[in-house]
Amino acid sequence: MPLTPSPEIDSPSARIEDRIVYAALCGRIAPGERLGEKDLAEIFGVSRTLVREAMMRLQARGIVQVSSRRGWFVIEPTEEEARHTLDARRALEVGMLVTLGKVDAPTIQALRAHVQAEQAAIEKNDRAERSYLLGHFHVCLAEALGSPVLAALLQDLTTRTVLIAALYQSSHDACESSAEHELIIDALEAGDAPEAARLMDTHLRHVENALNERHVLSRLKNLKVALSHPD
Amino acid sequence: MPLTPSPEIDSPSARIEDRIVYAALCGRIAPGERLGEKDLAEIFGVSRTLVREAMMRLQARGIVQVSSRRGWFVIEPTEEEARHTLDARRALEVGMLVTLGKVDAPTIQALRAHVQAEQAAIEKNDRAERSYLLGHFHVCLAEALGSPVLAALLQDLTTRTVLIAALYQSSHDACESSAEHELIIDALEAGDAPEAARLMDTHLRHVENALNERHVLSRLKNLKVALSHPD
DNA sequence: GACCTTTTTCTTGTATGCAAGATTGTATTT
DNA sequence: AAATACAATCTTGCATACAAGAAAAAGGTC
Repeated sequence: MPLTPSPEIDSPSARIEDRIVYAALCGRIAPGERLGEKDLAEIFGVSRTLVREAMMRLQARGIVQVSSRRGWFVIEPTEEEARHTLDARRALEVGMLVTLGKVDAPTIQALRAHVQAEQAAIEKNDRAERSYLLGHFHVCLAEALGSPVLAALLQDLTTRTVLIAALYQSSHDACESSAEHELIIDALEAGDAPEAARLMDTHLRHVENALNERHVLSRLKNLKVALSHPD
Repeated sequence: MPLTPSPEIDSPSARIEDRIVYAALCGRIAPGERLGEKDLAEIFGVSRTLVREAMMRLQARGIVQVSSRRGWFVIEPTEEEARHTLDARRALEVGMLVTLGKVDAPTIQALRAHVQAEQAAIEKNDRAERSYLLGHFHVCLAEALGSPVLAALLQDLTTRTVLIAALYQSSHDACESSAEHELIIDALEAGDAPEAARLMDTHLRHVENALNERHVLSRLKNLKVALSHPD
């Protein structure tokens, strides 16, 4: 299941970059997780130089951050940052449906196939595949609308959203998400772009609201809670 | 006139990164321009390592690209890529006005001050300042709407737009642009977000249409034209 | 003089070495 | 025993050296 390829995909450091994004998208890398240069260098069989190149790009994409001489870490957004990210996604995705919401029949079919794959992954209870496909749907949608630029931006924003959902233990149901994806496709097929945009707005607000319900579980608070009752 | 700061602004490579973006935004760096690692290292008084770090991030931001063992170059978008970039901006900026188009009075004042600065630069015929301010308005707008995430995305997209305008010798008038910025602020002040969005759509279409009128002046064709009549 | 070959030069690609600082573990002191 | 000072370790930060390849220059051949 290939990602939208990075520039210079054949370059070794681009491979590292892609692998990390993919792992995050699959929920196999948690927010706050440490990504040591040395460890990654060993894993990928290269020197720290190439790992660093990948990290610099991932930093520019807002997926990792560095703490001076302490290490590289997967972002761990605050509640405010999480909200800003989701607001940005809403603006971007609603805007793209409103301004270029026309897709031809074969593309609709491709999107439907994607949603079917989502539901198959849900059925099989394949968490990684499910997480990846649910996020990647939005990238596919941007591509379907003919915008590789938006697709690239959404790749980063959805990755961050997956991390946010992990951090805030979003209760948003996968099944519901997939159903909402399907409704958006229906609206697009009917040629009703404004309705598709409205559905997307609702869809993303659902994710955002899931943040409201369960409270912040930052790394520290999580530890605090875990140790509160020695029992 | 500070840019929206990069993460770890104090890091030397971030400074290089900012300087290059700023220069591009001012029109002092042309599309297709070569950015040699050695040259930059000398200019900034550091080793190639730090220059490379900056380039990796700029690559991820879609502002430079590398040609294997040939060099780093400022992007030189094709007409299709230019259109995709402007489409993305339209989606993003229309979306942001529609979904979060509320600003308070002091913020309106700050935006008006920005437009005044634009007009002062136009008056003084200060091309660099004018180019920078006209582009940066959109970043400020995103910030005014309370979205640092969108502001960061727009920083990159506007930089690319400036490069596109340079490449295609966009005839879009600076004066007209600034006037359109003012109209958008008016609509926001009146609390009419949909109207602001409509005006933004028109504004960006104007830029895009300027691409239509004058034909592509790619580096090669430009040379061809320049050499056509030996006289 | 034009064309092909070879060599030189110049560019990025990658690994490595060492420096600087943060953290953790240990000993020392009170 | 608790607190503090010290040392060892582990991390990134940055520069440098060399390898690999592309482009340009030089040389040779017809």
